[in-house]
Amino acid sequence: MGRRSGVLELAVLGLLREAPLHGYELRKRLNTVLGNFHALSYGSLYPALRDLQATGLIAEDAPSEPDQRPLTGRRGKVIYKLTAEGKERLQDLLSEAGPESWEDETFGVHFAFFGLTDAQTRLAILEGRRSRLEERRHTFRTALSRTRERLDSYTAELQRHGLESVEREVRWLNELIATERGKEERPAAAAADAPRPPAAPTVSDDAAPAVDPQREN
Amino acid sequence: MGRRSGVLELAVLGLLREAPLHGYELRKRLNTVLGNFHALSYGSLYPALRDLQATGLIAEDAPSEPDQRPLTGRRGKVIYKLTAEGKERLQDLLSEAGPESWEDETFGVHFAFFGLTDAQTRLAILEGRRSRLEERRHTFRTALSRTRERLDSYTAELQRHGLESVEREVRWLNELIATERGKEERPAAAAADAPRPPAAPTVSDDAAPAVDPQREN
DNA sequence: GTTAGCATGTAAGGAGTTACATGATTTT
DNA sequence: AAAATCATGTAACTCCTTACATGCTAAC
Repeated sequence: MGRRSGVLELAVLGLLREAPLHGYELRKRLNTVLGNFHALSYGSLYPALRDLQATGLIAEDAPSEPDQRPLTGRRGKVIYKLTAEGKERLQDLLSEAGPESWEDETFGVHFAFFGLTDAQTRLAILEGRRSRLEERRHTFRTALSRTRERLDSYTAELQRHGLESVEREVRWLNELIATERGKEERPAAAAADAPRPPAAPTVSDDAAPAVDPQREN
Repeated sequence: MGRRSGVLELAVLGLLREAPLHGYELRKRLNTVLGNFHALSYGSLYPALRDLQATGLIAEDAPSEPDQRPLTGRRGKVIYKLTAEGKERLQDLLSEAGPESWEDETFGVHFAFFGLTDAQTRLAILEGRRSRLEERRHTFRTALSRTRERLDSYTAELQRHGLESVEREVRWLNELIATERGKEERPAAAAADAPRPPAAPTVSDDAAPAVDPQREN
């Protein structure tokens, strides 16, 4: 008990939604398909799977080829599938729109499953992410405006590059948000609609957020 | 003992090199000046400082205003400075050019202290970072080339954006490396030379790296 | 028949966070 | 004199990694 962390749970449930999988394959997808680098290790994944099974959210799938699991000693593939409870839990996780869905470590996973997420939640997460990045942009700008002070040239260059990265990601989010709003207006169209916008208005940008720029203890 | 982690040690020693500081101020600089978001908490910093002091790498600085530290109960600012051993240790850390200096969590800190780092080490770190990113770019490209297969449009968009981010950072590193090489050729010039290049050749790019694309257990 | 890659797992521990607890100083 | 912010510290806990240990299966 207690080995189940937020984002890993969502990622596993989400991937198993598409198809039953065993741990080894699951890990590979976790490290590529999801915006999740940091290469999750087996030492994290397997205990998490055991825990999800213990809670009844996933279960062992009957292997299609019969003799896949030799009776000797319990070795061989263990293929997991979602249970009904697991599907419910997944829906709950997918409709959460809060800091736990738009911070660095989690945003990518939530985004990757937007295909299973309702339009309202998608928008809320994108906007939450954007305002998080706007905070960060503000921190960078503040730091850079003091450049003539204590910053040596390498530190300044690092800040400059960081600021540009954040600005780029904000523009990306602006485009995505515009596309999502577009979908809302004419909700017809096919189910799987490409999120790439034709030409984004590049919203006015700027204005400092009124948030803690130092992320308190 | 054992509360001292790699990158935090470097960051603290590096900042104290510039000027003696107390923990609270140290933390603020850690979260802005360094490319280090993730907002380090006091719960990490203070034990680390205690540990660094126990090892003799930092020491309490005599406060310039005498009565800063009231005798009652040991409260008030504790200003730390580098010891001679701390300076030595810092030099050792700064001349390390290995994975521990170019991974995501550490590269920013090493880069921020390039002003204290010798030219050879700077180049080695920049090149190490670049080849790390080239691996990642390869992973992204591989994942994207299978787009027509299992990737839904949101997952594909996430990969596309991730790939662009990596490509952008590789270009940045190419420019920096070119600048550093330029400095090597004519090693005259002022001590603090701005790292921004005039116009980078944008090296030919591409070619898949021969490295583990899955970062093994 | 042996190497390489697939596959599952456990134990120990590292690196950090949150929540708590306290007190000093500055501002309103 | 209350509130905000500066400042230091501890205990419990979380999440994850490393290193280890085992065995199966395909390819050479």
